[in-house]
Amino acid sequence: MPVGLNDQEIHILGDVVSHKRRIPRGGYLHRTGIKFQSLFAIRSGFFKTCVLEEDGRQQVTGFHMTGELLGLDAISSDLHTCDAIALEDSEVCEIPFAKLEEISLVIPSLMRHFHKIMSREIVRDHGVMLLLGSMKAEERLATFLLNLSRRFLMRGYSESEFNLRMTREEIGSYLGLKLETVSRAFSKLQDEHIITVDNKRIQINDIARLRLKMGNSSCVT
Amino acid sequence: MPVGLNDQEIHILGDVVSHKRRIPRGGYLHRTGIKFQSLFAIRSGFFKTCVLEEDGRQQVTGFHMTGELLGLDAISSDLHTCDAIALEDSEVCEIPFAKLEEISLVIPSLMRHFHKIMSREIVRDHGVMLLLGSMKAEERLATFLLNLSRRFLMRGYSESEFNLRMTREEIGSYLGLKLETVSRAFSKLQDEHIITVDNKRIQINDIARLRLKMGNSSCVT
DNA sequence: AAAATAGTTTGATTCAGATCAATTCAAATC
DNA sequence: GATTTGAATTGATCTGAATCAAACTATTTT
Repeated sequence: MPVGLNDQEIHILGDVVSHKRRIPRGGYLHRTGIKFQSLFAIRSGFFKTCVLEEDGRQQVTGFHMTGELLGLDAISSDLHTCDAIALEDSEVCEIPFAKLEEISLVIPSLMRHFHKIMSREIVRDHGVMLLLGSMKAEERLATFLLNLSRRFLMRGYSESEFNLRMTREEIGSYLGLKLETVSRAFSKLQDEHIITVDNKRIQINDIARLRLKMGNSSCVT
Repeated sequence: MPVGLNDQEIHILGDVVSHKRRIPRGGYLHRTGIKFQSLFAIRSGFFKTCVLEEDGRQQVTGFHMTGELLGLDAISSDLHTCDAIALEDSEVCEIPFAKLEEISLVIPSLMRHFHKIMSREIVRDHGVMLLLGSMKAEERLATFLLNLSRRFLMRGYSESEFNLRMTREEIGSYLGLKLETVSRAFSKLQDEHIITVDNKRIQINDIARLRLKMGNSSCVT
């Protein structure tokens, strides 16, 4: 699910076209409507991306961590179509897109890799569509936690204990739920001893049962 | 919103790498899990793409018409991650992906165009996420109809009168609603004289008011 | 340390959409 | 033309999540 570059690949890119940039917690990496110049590879930190309608409706479209690539949506129109906001102090590596395309022509494997990354983003979005379109609140939260868990694991962190960088409201926006519903779903999972919640700190006690939660809407507990 | 190639571009591709294929109504263009070889440009007809979970849950991830490109999701893993099913007799042009990547290296503008198409797909998906995450039934249907309308218009058909190729259930799956809810939303829009519904035949009588429906959840009719 | 602010939890109530059920309608098939 | 089958509409009821509201906790700011 996550759109990732491995360390080595970040370096390959980094050697050729790099420009480090620090974004403090709460800062914007890019805003909707500004001109697109570069993709951004996250070197450290945590971001959310969100789109907002004219009428003020907001939707978090993703949470992004180390190794992931931001800005893919902006290629189509040369304008950023969403905001990217740091949820903790972060560092990104700027990749001028025109240069990336140039280099792709001489390093076909880079091009191929880039295509895979874009495609993976599409697959990820389809997964979110499935979640938003057909899952219940508790299933959504379980899916969300397991996804985070896996991504932390892949980065060498604990898969069973981590702390959330985002608020209940942001989780709710991403999952198509209100913050109260998110909070209740957390409490319910805790009551069933599947997870332990201490504010932002999450401990997964029974990952197998959490997985069951994800899959079976018909499973009456 | 639609991921499109213009006629000329289809021809450029068609001249170099083409293989026409006919898919009858109800036929599969590709299935989840089969090996990815080619992208498919729709020359005529109408498709739906859908993902399904192990537990049988299904979600329509898109409806696709002439000029659009199918198979982008499969690049990431070399396997198709969704089914593509023809909703009417259709014709596609097969584009072996390996060849497309090769050619991209010598026609940079083709590569650039391809990147824009992939990016547009991501933007489209974000739009659907916004819809699924924050809109009410009626708003979803209005958004859906306006999107279809625009795409028909772009292809030289009437923007105000067209017939749906998909069932209420398929619309519902795409919009995250049950078929009964879709039907009721149609009826409501008809009662308000915004559209006229005769089974699959849709006539938009007041496109401006339909647009209003899309935007304002707070608008009390 | 106190005050202010932002975020979280929990309860009570409401409501949009799901579910269940019964017709109606349309299109294949015989 | 009659029959079967799949799709659509409409009504009645139920329910999961939204909304409203209050209390509580953590984090900044002063």
